[in-house]
Amino acid sequence: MIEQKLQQIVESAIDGAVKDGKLGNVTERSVPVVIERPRLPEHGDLACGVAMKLAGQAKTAPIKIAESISEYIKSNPDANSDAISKFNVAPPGFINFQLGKRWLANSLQQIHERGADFGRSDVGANKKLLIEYVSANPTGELHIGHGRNAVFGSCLANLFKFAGFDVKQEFYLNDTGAQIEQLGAQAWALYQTKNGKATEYPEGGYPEESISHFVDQVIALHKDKFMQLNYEEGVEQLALATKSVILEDQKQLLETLGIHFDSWFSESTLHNGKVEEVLDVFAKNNFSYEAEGALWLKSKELGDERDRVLRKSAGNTTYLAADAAYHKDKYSRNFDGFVTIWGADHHGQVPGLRAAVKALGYDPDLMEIILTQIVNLSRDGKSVRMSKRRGTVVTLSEVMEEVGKDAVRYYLAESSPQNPIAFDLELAKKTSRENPAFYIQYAHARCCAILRRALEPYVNTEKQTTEPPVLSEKEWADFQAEFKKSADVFLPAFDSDPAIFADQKALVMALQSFPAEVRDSAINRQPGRLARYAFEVANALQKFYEVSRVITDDKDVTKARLGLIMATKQVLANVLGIIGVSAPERM
RNA sequence: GCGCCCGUAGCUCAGUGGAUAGAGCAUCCGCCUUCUAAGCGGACGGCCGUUGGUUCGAAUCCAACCGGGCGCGCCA
Repeated sequence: MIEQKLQQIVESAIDGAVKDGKLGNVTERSVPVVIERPRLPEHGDLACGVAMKLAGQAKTAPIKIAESISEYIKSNPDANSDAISKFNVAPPGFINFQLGKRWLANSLQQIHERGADFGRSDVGANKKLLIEYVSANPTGELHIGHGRNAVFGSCLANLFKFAGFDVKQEFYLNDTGAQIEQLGAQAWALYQTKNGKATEYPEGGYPEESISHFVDQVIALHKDKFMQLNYEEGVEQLALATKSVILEDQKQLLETLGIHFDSWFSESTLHNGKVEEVLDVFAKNNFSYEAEGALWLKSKELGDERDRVLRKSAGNTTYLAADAAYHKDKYSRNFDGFVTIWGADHHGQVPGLRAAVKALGYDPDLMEIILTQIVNLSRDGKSVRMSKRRGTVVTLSEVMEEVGKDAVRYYLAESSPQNPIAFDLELAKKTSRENPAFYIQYAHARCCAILRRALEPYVNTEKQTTEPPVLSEKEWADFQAEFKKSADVFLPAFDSDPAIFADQKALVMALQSFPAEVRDSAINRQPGRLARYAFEVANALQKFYEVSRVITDDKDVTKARLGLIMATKQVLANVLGIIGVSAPERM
């Protein structure tokens, strides 16, 4: 918000200078004005490098341009010393600004006004988006890689909602086909063995230990009622029963992670004609052909590196054919865009699917596929590959049990999807600054503690007395009514000592940039930015806390700073809400 | 061999064309009579994989190469 205001001031200064012919050959504001935060404090709170960008066109030295622009900024009443306490031109042509208290106070007022909605953006323009993610096979437990996909998708969905998109979340269920038959055959063998009829476990497919406990659940539910079935029926029934137990297990785990899908799309519903339907469309559009006994998609014509099989010579259709049918369904559902999140090991399928969508006559650019890289688990720096319980891969539920939902969400949300994650189990459990997830929550709890201290009766354990609140309910209510009228009441929050003011300013600057962070994160599909942003806010609060007492003898200062603490608490709660990490009142 | 992703401090990572490349951890040194020290401050630490190019300016864009991961099925 502050950046925007400053941007407008610089823009109108440039326009003024251009109009008066002060910028040489420049006849219009041809480059965007970008306000940035300099790294070095001596470069001011905010800076603008637009003069360098105009230099080429103006055929004038950047520093001269910056000076001309400065003259016009000076004459702008909005840029008074209350708002911008100081600004100067620095080589090679930067304009550096020092902020006063005015805009900071305005920002605090705005945060209070918008409350839980502070940071919400309308970049989404209410566009309808379908996000499909996790989409794991119902043939075993979710592992940590699914966890990453799940957390990323969930954060992205929360972020998109906050950024003004109309979002639906869907899980595509591969609940039919070869892998389900495999599951059925293996579960049938285990089922018989567990019911007293020793049966050899079929080779290949899923390791026994990965489905054994699910078969136990099937037995708990159905007892031995499938025992009299023949092989075909047994496999079929056990496949159904086992996959439903597994699906339920996955659903529950996802719920514990704070993930809730609007819809579960079952692949098996596509095999009653929908798949054949897309094959017809391909044929009609002349994008398929028969060869070597199989039916092929002419995907090479459509940008893929090779053609792909739709129906095998054995007669059954491929995964791609079903996926094409699934996407035909998606496109028929009147969305403005589709986001799909896959594990990076599936990236080979992307061109095939895009080609299929194109062959169906849809615009593949409405579909965005985001790939998530692998998660490398470690413990005190040593790599952890095998599950303690299952022996194969580390399951998501094990990690959840060990480190808890909040740490799992934070660490899986924090990095960019295209980077592999190094997830240290010991670090995630630590309750200290080393663990950012904890540190951010601690900052929120600290805000709550300060507010409690000021607004609730205080039990002094040493003197064994109960002291009345520092501020009465009425005083606090009056203050909240006051700041709706004028942001001036926040001005006493700021100290005149420049060193102390610097930390106060830094906190407000961090808070007020939340809407811009939300917008940028949404545009770039990077919810992880917000996780890091949350850390910045927490850090700024801690620094503020060290130098600025909130509860003092001066009521105006106390009220203003309590307002600042409330604003901080609100921003932390809002950003944690997007990441899906809880914001505790006390720790 | 081809395609995608990645290479930044000892470790984990930010940095989507701007000033002297930043955080956290680790190591070392300071700071509690006060709202949560579960904290804060300081020091140490870098040929941004390499080489070219684009331009006023490159960790950032382009090309080639080197190193690592993944994928290249009538599997899903």
